[in-house]
Amino acid sequence: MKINEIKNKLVDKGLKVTPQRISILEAIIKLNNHPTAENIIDYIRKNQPNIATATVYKVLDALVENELIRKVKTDRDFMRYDAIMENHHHLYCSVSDRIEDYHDDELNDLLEKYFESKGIPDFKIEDIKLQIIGRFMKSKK
Amino acid sequence: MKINEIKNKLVDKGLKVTPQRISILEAIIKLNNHPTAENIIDYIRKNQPNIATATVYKVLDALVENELIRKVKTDRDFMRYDAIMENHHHLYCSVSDRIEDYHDDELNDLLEKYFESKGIPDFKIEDIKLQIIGRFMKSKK
DNA sequence: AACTTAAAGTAGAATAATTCTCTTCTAATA
DNA sequence: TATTAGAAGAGAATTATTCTACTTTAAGTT
Repeated sequence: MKINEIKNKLVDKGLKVTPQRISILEAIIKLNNHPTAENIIDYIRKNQPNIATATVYKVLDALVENELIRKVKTDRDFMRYDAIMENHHHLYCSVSDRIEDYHDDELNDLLEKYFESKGIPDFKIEDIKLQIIGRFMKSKK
Repeated sequence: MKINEIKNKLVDKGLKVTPQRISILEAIIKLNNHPTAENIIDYIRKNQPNIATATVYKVLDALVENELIRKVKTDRDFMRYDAIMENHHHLYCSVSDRIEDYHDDELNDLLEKYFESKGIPDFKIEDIKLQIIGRFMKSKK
């Protein structure tokens, strides 16, 4: 993703464009295994050694707030982030921290039709995500 | 759930039966909105004011390890626990911390058949959970 | 029923992810 | 280029959870 695309994302949301915000968004896109704040900080400090920890956390909050990134639900005690906003699901490794994206439009249709006809009493569905837990048969390339 | 049922769960897993473990399992079952460790500690201390924080955390780990409870995946920074081990999904409120169980065997069948025929390359599925995000139309009774 | 001991519980300190406070800086607009 | 609201920075504070170094206890054995 080009720097200009990232800038446009920020401008479109009415956010000020700062070098820190660009680096952070870039880092989440590059670090494609749903990075933690720490992963992001380590990655950025290679080129920008002076970025403050608090800045990263504040920017992450702002990006989540403005729907440029998402928090990933896990059962671990640190947050992970995802720069892919289009509808997709996650494959969780049952023996490691690895999380991969799973895109499947056919599945999305199936679920949409299922709940459209069935519904859930007293609940208005806004989004459905699958957590698919299991084992990866190949290590990450 | 009777105390004896809880005791049996512990015995079946080869865990020593202690008052602390019984109280903690009881609390998770009673506090049915997927309690945090803090919720559990507060609840238990009403009757057992001296239980140590570390005990609760250690027992929770032991119970998860022995598959008597499960961690619930969230995008918040504290852990939540679930005493229901049978296959079910979760309704997450998009504006509060409320999480409710969603049982649906028809859905489970649908998903099972879908993935049985389709599969996911290089991934062995062990479990599938839906995170259904949305709004509750009624407050909790 | 008492003896033994590995496992469990306790208190409080330690850790680590995240947040807060308050000051300085800067992006965006006039 | 001057203005200023919003952003970044540094480091302290907070808070959920874990660790350490004990003491106690459950449950099998005598």
